Amino acid sequence: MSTTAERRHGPRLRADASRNRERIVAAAREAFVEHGADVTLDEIARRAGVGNATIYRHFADRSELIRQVTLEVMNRTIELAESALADEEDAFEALRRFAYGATEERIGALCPILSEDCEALAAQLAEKRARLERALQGIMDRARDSGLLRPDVASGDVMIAIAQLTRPLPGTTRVSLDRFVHRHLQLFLDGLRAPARSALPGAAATFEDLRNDH
Amino acid sequence: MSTTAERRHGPRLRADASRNRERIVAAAREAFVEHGADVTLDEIARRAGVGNATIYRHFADRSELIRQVTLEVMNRTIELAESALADEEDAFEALRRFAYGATEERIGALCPILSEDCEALAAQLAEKRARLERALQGIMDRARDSGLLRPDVASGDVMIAIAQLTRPLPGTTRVSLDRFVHRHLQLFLDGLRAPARSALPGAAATFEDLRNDH
Amino acid sequence: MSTTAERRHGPRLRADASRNRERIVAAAREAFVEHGADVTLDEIARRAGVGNATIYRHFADRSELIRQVTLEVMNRTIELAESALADEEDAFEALRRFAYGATEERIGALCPILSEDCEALAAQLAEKRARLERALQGIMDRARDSGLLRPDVASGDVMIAIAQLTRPLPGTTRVSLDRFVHRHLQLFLDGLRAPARSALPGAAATFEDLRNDH
Amino acid sequence: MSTTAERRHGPRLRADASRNRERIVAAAREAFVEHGADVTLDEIARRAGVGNATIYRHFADRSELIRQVTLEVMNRTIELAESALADEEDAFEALRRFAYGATEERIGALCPILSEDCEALAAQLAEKRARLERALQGIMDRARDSGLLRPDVASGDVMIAIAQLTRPLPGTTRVSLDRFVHRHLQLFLDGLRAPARSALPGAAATFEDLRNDH
DNA sequence: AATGAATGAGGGTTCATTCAT
DNA sequence: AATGAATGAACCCTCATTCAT
Repeated sequence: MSTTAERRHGPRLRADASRNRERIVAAAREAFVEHGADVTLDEIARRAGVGNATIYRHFADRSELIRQVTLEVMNRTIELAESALADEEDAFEALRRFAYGATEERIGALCPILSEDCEALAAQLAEKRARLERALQGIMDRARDSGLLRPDVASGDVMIAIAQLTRPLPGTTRVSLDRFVHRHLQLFLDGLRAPARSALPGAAATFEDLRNDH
Repeated sequence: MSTTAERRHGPRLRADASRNRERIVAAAREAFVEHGADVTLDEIARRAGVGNATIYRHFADRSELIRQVTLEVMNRTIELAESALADEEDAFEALRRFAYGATEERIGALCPILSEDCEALAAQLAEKRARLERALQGIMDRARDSGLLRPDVASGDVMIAIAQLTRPLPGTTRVSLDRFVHRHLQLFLDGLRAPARSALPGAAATFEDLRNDH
Repeated sequence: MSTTAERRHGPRLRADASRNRERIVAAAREAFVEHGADVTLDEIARRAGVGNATIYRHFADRSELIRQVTLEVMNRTIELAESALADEEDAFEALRRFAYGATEERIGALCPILSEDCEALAAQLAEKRARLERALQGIMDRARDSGLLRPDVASGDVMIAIAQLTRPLPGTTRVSLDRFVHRHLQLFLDGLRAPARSALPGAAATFEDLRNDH
Repeated sequence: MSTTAERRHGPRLRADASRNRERIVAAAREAFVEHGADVTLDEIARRAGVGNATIYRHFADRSELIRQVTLEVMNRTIELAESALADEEDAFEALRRFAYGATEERIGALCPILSEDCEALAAQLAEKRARLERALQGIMDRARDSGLLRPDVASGDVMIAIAQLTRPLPGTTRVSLDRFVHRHLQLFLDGLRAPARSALPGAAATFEDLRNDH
């Protein structure tokens, strides 16, 4: 019967709803990047071309939306890492491609979101995080094995530095660092090259250190 | 004698306004570091142990408070740069000392504040900014002249990277990057060393690029 | 049918926004009259039976609400003047009818609002003001031509005096002048009659003199 | 002994205090006229050249200060009425002089204060009110007896109208009616002349009607 | 399912009043 | 006695969230 009903009215509503959800997530991602982490839901709804209440049909509350945006970015970043690993001959070039690509993904704008203290997020992210870590470690392992990467750095170090160096300035500022981000990533990458030019203080960071429930 | 009494009993009931002002600025600085740039004035007042309206006796409004905190941090950072330049034999070591010291100053938490769109702030900060730039350039010039620093980086590049790499994660997160900041600064510093290991994309950043009125 | 049902049960749960808007304007008008121009929005919201934030859905801010209330009263006053001019045989009687009617419109309570320093208000009011002036001048011209009105007074004189004489006392006072307003208007009207019983000092007031942007 | 003490330190403090009180009242009167009924106590204190807390040494609270300002204005207005009655030959001219003088006293700005719902005020004002009424009635009686004043008006009518016609517009407006006040008072006075040109509606107003405790 | 409208809770700010010197 | 400083209560306004259509 439900099938009949669907046939009568077409599966349009379902498709529309699913499409709405995607549009909201995409709009939220863009809004976070452009307006900072404090964008209002009304602004996100406006960008998505839906009513504000529609957001609540798809997401329980604001942090749930943020969570989903984070997952979305994680997925894209995973794909980025995996394709960099698969495509590039030069392992260090794969690392550079990953870092530069992360800039385009605005991972710096959305990494903050990682820190939302939300246990459910940690749970959902666990798998994504692990997969991303595996991909990035793959890149780094290969580079290290090729003698291109200094051996005293771990995937967490790189992930954190990339995220921080690509973060936009807070507020609705007219100052943008966009022009310089690649420079600073490149300088950091140069510091990662073997042979190491100094002894690093502290212990290498792993993705585990980014979990907020310990 | 009163000093002795004060030492024994503590500064009794002095309730002087100038002390309150200092306490407010200090509380604001800490609050910005811990809770981000959006802390409420109530939270700041609570930390300072004063009523919220007391803040308005000392500062015209929220942005005026932010301005003063920024100036305070600028002053401390200037002193940091100047003493590093004066004290250290090795010019690159001076740079490292400056970078590490900036971590302690929480410059990453307060640099974001630079972006507050406030013309008066820019005006007041102009002199401080120039002085800080001079000091940092002094360090870098010496290091470059000693053949320790790659020649294709400018003071703005270093300032931005230090600020970004030392920023705390947003939100009231339980994740802190404190343990790793020195590592990542060190990696960046290694990337700064001569000889350059790559050609940098884009143009070198100057302090001028950090002004928000253009 | 629905109309019948509505008549029987009253407008059930219509909760339409346009009705809310009207209720807010009406509540604001009454509140201004009773409590003066400084009533809080909370009081207005309470009278309108809505939450305070609802006011902001309909009006950008406080002055926008004031603007709309003023326009509303202007419209009613224009209609008052035009119908007085059209209906009354005796031109001086038309003037009296206008003055007395203005009392009912509480124009004295709301004219003060005219002084809100708001450029947008002046702009929007310009047309209304001109139209009201035309109507009142029409009344006065006819009365003057009939030899009933002294020739040395202008429309601004009459408008100001009516507004002032019908103003309620400020504060939440228990003293009301309502009982006396018509008396004082009548005395003023008697002073307006031809022949003039004295030479008036100063220059005649026009509506132009009531604009706040010069 | 207290006399001795006073002699030792001089009666200066007493004189200063009394002088301060007068300065505060005068400053408050001016501030009310210039800035409206909502002037802050800080502004009044600034004008008086004293600290804000000093106001509280002389007046229990804001309404107590307002009360005293009202009494001050009442006193000046009484003197105005009594001297007009004593000096002028023509009884109607005395009325005109009183009305115009009231403009200079800014009675319109301070009459509002009459309406402060404060029982203590009514008590203190009772005598002043009575005395002012006697003086104004004296003027009006003489004018009526001379056949110059229409017989159907009472002192309250005149008092109210003068107060209303001389009130400044509220808010920090750039529109001032100062230029026109005398005109409108004159028109009202012309309406007061005998013979009456119309029958007045309602009952004549007495000062009793201005009391707020009934 | 989707949405425009409504709202309570909370933030920045002001000011009459009180406190401490 | 006089005052600079401190403050709670209240105002305007915003926004995440809920309601009614």
